[in-house]
Amino acid sequence: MAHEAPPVSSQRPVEGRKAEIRQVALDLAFKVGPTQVTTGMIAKQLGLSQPAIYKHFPSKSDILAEIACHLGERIAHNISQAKASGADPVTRVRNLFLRHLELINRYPALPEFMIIRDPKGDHSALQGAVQTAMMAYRAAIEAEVEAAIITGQFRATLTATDATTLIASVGQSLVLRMLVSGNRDNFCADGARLFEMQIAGFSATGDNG
Amino acid sequence: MAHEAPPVSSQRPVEGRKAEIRQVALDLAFKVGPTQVTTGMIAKQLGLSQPAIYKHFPSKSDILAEIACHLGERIAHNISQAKASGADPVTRVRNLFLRHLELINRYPALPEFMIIRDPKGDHSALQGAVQTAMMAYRAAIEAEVEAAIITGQFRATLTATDATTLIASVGQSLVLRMLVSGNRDNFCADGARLFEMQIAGFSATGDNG
Amino acid sequence: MAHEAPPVSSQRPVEGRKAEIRQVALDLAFKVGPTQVTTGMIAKQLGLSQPAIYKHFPSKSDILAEIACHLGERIAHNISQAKASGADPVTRVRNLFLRHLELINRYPALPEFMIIRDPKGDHSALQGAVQTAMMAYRAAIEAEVEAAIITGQFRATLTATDATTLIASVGQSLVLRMLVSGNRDNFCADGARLFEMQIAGFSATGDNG
Amino acid sequence: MAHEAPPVSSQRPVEGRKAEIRQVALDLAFKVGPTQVTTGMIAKQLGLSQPAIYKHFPSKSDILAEIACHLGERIAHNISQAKASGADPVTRVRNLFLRHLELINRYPALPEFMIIRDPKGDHSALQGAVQTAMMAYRAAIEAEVEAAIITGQFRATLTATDATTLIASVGQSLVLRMLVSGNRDNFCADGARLFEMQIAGFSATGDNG
DNA sequence: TATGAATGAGGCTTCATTCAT
DNA sequence: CATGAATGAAGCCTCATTCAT
Repeated sequence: MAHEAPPVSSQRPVEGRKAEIRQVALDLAFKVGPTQVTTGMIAKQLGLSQPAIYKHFPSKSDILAEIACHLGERIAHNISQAKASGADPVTRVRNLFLRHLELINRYPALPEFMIIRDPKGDHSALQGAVQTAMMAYRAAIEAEVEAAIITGQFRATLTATDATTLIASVGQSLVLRMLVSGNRDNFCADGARLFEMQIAGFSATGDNG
Repeated sequence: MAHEAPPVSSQRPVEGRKAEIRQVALDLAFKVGPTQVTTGMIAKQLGLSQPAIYKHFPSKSDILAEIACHLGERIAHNISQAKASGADPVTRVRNLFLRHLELINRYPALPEFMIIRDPKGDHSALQGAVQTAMMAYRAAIEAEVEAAIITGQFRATLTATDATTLIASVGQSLVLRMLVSGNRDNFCADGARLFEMQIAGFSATGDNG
Repeated sequence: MAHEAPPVSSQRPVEGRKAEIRQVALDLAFKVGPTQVTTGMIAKQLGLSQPAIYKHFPSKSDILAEIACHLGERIAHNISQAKASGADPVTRVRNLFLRHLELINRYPALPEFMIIRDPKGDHSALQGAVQTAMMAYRAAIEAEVEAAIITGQFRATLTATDATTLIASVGQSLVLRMLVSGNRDNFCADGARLFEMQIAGFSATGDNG
Repeated sequence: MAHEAPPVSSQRPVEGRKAEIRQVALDLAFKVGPTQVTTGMIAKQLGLSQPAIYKHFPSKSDILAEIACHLGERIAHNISQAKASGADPVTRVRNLFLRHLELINRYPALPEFMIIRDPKGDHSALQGAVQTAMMAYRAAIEAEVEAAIITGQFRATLTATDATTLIASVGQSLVLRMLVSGNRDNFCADGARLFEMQIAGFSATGDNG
């Protein structure tokens, strides 16, 4: 119909729409909950007809799956960045933590992608992508905690697993607050402060102040 | 089938069915998520036709609302019990924490009732009941933390609000793990251990070991 | 179970309930429309449980059928009363008309019973009772109109059928006003005035004032 | 299947379906009563699945509302046409009346739209559209009656309001007959005859024959 | 790439009706 | 005579998905 061939890019507008759909779906996932997102909501937000979504994704779960995959990649990327981001373990664990908070601040629907139940058993891979990345996140923290114990930054009596849980829990607490209130104010700042408070208890010095 | 004849009952079946429906709905809320529960699922689990539910509850949201109300009362009850449960603030905060874990262990759908989004603006009171109780829970912890600072059990430099957040976050971290894994093993035991670890960092002695 | 035998009357309380149900159903028929009446509405209005209705009527249509029958009898009774109520045809037609208005004023749901459509083909006899009576009402008017023409009270050029239609239409116009407004004020008074105005045009004198 | 290719159409099917739905709903409204019309009945009549209706109307009441609105506009249009349709008041009132009969003959469900009870308080605007138009119809008749009294076509002793009621009642009587019998034969013809008979009684001449 | 039309599955809710007590 | 429990049919509406254009 259109004999004006798009010159160089013909994949870009396509990928652009896909990205838009993912983005809108992600926003809605935070607003109404991931499972409550409908193709109709996405379409309306984009000014499209509802079936238009299916020109870009074969099914609704694929949208969620791609989002989950995308989020998983972001988390993984964060981890590898943080691993190379400092000389000492405590700096690296701090970076791990703070970057992760920033990620959640940017994609606040992320935490809920971890607890989606699988309606048909089909998208077991869906939340899997996020969960796997989150396990890697935890493992990365734990590795740094162990390293910090070895370097003597954290006291030797510390259980690495439990310390990791406590560090991660600081983030989760902020996430829950955000989910309940829908409010992201001070999310990262509070996280930074609480992180320092948390690891202060782990230091080898006994100097808690 | 049951050779134990129901002795005096004439009120039982009535409130009994309602309680059954609530119970089944609560179980399903954990299995598939509170918003995903359908009246059909409840009915099937009870071996009833779906409209039969409406002989006991005027609408689906009323089921969820009653559950939320019930959970809120349990939380509130826990708080008042814990407040009277020990001489010193640290014992009381420990009781607050542990009892709350037990509550979640018993009603694992509880946390998700806090993050239900309001589909129509109608059940604002729905999650409200739980959220209000949870705020009271937090406030109760904070009050004990402040008391512990005054009694000297916790160091004077502690920020009560932040310490409260960290204590509460221990529970949230366990909850998230449970939601992700669907597994409640060691839930309370791990909670107890992590709680001690967490407040160790708050003690006035500096003795973190 | 009850060894206290009800002494004389054991049909009366039964018939009393039946009458109550009919009455309430009739009231509701005016308020919400005959087809919109539900057994639940009737039961609630009477402070009964909904299945209790079925102790008195085998089915819902039977309630409506009895009401229709009852209304039909009232109409018929009115007709026979009016037929014997005066010496001259015009007086009798006036009585027919005014008594009928009073009947509608008392049972304002009556007109709508005439236009109920039969949902299943079963209660064809339902509206039939009222329609038959209404046809008799019309026939009675027409007979008096013919008599009045013969006696000379109405002019000889009058078509009895059409004059009857015009007389009946006065009532229908008031009924429609009442149905639209839900208001019965002045119903009978306006009817009386308009009736006189209507038949003034039929008189043999040509004296329209 | 159809070897008659639809030539230019791309707008037609859209508004076409909406119109079809309205039309079918209107027909059914006459057959079973406006409140008894279901979306399923409409769909079956059109050979569609029931949810298909919702691709064209957001809700069932919107179908009825659009119909009511449409009918209201037709009535209003009739009034303005009739107002300009003749030199003398009696001609104009005759046109008002006859056109209105034709309208009802074409849309026989119209009268029942006036007496729909409001199930939820929501479609108060529903019957309102028709009722408002009907009040305008009455007012238009009354204005012409007053004019006819002034011009001397109607006798000076006539009460305009009551005369209007009597004129309108002629139509209502025919409507009721049609609703009861479901038969539209002679509807307009009988109306014309009875109208003349009715206004004959209003003429200034006293010549009723 | 997008739309308009439509569908099947499924969810909530109402209602007449039955039955055991 | 009345109730509590339950059911089947039916109604409204939403949603993911398909298809022709």
